[in-house]
This record gives sequence, C-alpha cells and structure tokens, in this order.
Amino acid sequence: MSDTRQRLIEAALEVLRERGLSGLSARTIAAAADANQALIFYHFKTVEGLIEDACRVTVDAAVAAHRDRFATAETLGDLLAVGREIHATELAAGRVTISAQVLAGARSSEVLARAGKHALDTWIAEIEPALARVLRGTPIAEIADLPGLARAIAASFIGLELYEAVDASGSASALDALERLGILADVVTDLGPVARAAFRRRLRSKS
Amino acid sequence: MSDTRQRLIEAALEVLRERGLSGLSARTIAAAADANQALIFYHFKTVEGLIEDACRVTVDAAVAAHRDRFATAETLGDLLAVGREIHATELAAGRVTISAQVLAGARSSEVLARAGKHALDTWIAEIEPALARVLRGTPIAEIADLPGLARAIAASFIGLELYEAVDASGSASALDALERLGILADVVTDLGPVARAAFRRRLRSKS
DNA sequence: GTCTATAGAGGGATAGAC
DNA sequence: GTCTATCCCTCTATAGAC
Repeated sequence: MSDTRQRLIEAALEVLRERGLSGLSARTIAAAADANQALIFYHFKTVEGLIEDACRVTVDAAVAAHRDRFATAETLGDLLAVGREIHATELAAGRVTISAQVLAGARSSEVLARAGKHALDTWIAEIEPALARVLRGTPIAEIADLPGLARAIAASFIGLELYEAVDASGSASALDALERLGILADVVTDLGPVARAAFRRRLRSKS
Repeated sequence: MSDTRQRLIEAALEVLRERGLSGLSARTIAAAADANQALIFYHFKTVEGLIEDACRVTVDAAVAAHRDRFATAETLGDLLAVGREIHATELAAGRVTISAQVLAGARSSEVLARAGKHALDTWIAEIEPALARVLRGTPIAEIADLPGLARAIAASFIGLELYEAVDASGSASALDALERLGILADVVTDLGPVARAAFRRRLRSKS
C-alpha cells in the first residue's frame, strides 16, 4: 500500500472526526494529508470510495485490537467492565464519531450505507457471542433475545456519541446510568437459589 | 405566520427526512416547497436558521402531542407500552430521522448543535419524570440513576434510528430485545416481599 | 504516481425591480 | 412578500503534462 494512499485514509478519518461529514470534501482531505487533491480520485475513484475504505480499515483494526479483551470476560460483570474500557478507548480515539457520521450519511448514499452497516455488523459480531457466553445459564438468558440485545447495544453507542457532541455532561450521566443498570443485571444473574426460583416463577407468569 | 414560511418549514423537514442533511440545500428546499429560493433568506436569514426553526417546531409539537399519554403511565409496564407506541408513531412520521440528521450535523455547525440539543432535552424532560413516577418505591429506583437513564433512553433511540436506515430487520430485532428486557425490569419491580428482600441485600453488597 | 489547470454543476447569499 | 438575475464560492471529477 502506497504511502500517499495511507496518508489519505488517515486524513479522511481526521477530517470526519473533527468536522463531520459535511466538512468533508476532496479538498479538505487533501489539505489534511498535505497531498494533491487529484490523488484521491487516482487512488480511490471517488471521495465516497475513500470514505468507505477508510471506515472499513479503522473498524476492522479496532475490533481486532479488542478481540482478546472480549474473550477474557467470563461473567456479566467482567463484560460490563470490558465494555466500559473499550468504549472509553474508542471514544477517545474518535472512532465512534466516524461510524456515527458515516451512518448519518447513509440516507443520501448507498456507499456510506454499506460502510455504516459493515461497522455495526463487525461490532455486533463481537458483542453477541460474548453476551451469550456470560449469560449462559442465568435467568436473563431465558428471557432476553441476545442477538437483538447485541444490536441494541451497538446502536445505542452510536446515539450516545451523537448526544455527547451536543451535551458532554448529559452523555456522561447517561453512561453512568447504564453502568449502574448493569450492576442490577449482575444482581439478577447472581441471585441465590430461593430468590432465583421466585424470580423465574414471576418471569414465566409475565411472558 | 405567513403561508410561505410554513410551507418552507414543512419542505425542509421533508427533504431532511428523505435525503438527509447532505441532500439539503436552499435550492432543494425551495423546490420541495414550490417557492422561490430567495424567500428562504428573506424569512429565515440563512438555511441553517430555517433548519433550526423547523426542528424546534416539530419537536415541540410532537412532544406536546404525546404528553397526555406519558401522564397515563402508572407502572413500568404501562410506560413501556406507551414508549413503544410513541416510538412507532414518531418513527413512522420520520421525526426521529430529523433529530438524528440534525444531531449528526452538530459537529460542523453550532446552530445545528443547538437545535439537536433542544430536541433531546425536550424529550428527556418528558421521559425523566415519567420514569421517576413509575419506579417510585421499587428496588430499581434505589440503584438506578433516573436522570441519566432518561438521557440514555433518548440517545439510544437516535442510534436505533440510524441503524434502522442501514438494517431494518436488525433494528427491529434490537427493539424487540429491549422490549423483552423491559419485561425483566417489570418482574423486578413486582417481586414478592421475600424475593424482594433477598434482591435488596444482593444489591447492597454490590454497590 | 504526482502535478496543474479547468470544466461543469451546484451551493449560499444579495441587489433591486415589482 | 415575492420575483429575477447574478456574484462568488466550493464541489467532484477529468485531461493531460511531467
């Protein structure tokens, strides 16, 4: 992979992070990469082609980098801690912003829709088995729809990222609240046999 | 309020819904409103000014229209049913899309950031007291951070909307999963005294 | 692979007639 | 309030020299 190509990808991500999709153009990317504008079209055919490639590269690399951490989680408490850690890393690196911006552009571009779907699908493919593993044998696994839950979690982080951009303190308190709710789920997975039986009975009568 | 002004607002919302933020311009709005382009600047000074006004008007109207339904919810189960209903209405009307697009534009425009924040704040102001009312006296209220939880819910719906645009069936399964998780929360709020005491003890030892 | 130059479309915004 | 006409800018993308 040529050096310029790599620099253009990094520049595209940088602009997307800092100025959003509407601040992104062949000109702004080329300026950030300190490269000639025409090279974008030489290397990627179109600006959207560059965004798609850049999005794919970062998401794949980010998920691969966290794969080992996901695998260490054995309980729901572990997984919540891992999730918190990964979220902090990804947010600080601005990679959630990139996914959010690409997803927002999905309405006007099939290419961006494909890239945004790939980003979410890639994360979901990690979250879902981890969730299944830590919930196996708990009362939550009996009622929860795990594939759907993994999807809800991935999508929610995108929403929280957009919220963060307009209200950082509100977004922080939302994350704290989810963390505390995780403690509650942890309690349910960890009930003693008597309480657990009562819980199960209630659950059956409801669903 | 002049007729043209009103038509421009509706046209702006229509374009935002159907073509997203990047498909929005003075020209596309004017075409959709069947009005002269220059009138946008006469009535709203700038295109962003129009978007801000349009966003404010819809969000305020939508929240006001649902206020009575929120007030009817007395239990968590009620509130979940109301939430599901409101979400379906808002999604079908395309109003969640509008908020999502405006929020995505927040990174490149202070005006859009203000409008997006207003949209979320307005919804949160309805969700938070309703949540507090239905959870009063339940074990969940002891552990949950209600203001943060209300914020997390509002933000998550934005994320789910963006997900919906790229994967409708995935998004549907995510919503189903959250609904099922709501049943679980409902069970916790509704435990008998013995199970409840056991649950409380567990909760204290964790937090 | 990299550059300059430019075509050609579309963007925001304004001046000024009516 | 509404219209036409227009300025000037930025955009994607390509042609063609090096």
